[in-house]
Amino acid sequence: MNRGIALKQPQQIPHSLDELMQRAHQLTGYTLGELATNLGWPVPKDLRSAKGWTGQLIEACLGASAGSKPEQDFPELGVELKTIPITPEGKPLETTYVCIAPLTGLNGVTWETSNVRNKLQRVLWITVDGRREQPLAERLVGVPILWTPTPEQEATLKADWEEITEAIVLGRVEQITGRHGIALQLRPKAANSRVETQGVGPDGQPIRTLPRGYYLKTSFTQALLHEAIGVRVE
DNA sequence: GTTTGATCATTG
DNA sequence: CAATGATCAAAC
Repeated sequence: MNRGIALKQPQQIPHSLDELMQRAHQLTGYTLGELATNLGWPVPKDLRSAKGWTGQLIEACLGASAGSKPEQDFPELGVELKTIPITPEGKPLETTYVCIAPLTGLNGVTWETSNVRNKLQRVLWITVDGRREQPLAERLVGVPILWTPTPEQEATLKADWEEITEAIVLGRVEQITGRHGIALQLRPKAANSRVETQGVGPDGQPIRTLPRGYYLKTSFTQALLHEAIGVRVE
């Protein structure tokens, strides 16, 4: 796979959705090794100690504002960027992290004003071959998919979010497991299981508890990818 | 410690 | 063998 010079050096922030999508399409068919080399990045042996590497590489290729804090990757375009590891058949290999879950200060927050909805309003999915048996440098970038939840999908997300949020507000955060929710789930999001943050206990009292994050289940991601257009790595 | 980027790896 | 709970690294 060598189609000459195409994407060199970190990109500037795209000024329009068209420009962003054009760049995204230009990545299709390149290997992660080629993209990394073009940027002068080393390729790690595997992702065990570099779990966010692919996402950061794609960010740099598309000109996302790196390391930014709470909002979307392209605030001016209203677009959140997500790389999604899949098999050549289009099956997601991992759940998708959405954002941290607020455990306090939830009074007055609704689905409409939630971080989850804000992040998922418009997502640019970059499919990447994520098979572990495939050497990292040889993994192919696939087609980009710009997605906005259908009314049905949003209703599912909203229902999951409301169920989880209500449990958090009522002090049942430690009883919520990854099994809750159809599309959205709540799971640990921390350096390790000893990390603690502030939460609310059963009697409304402050407690120390494991930080959690919202994740999209693979079944939901797979459905949305296939609805958008039959996904393939190449 | 928190939030970004996620994948790892044990368990059912 | 998928899914849940655990974990890794960087920026701040």
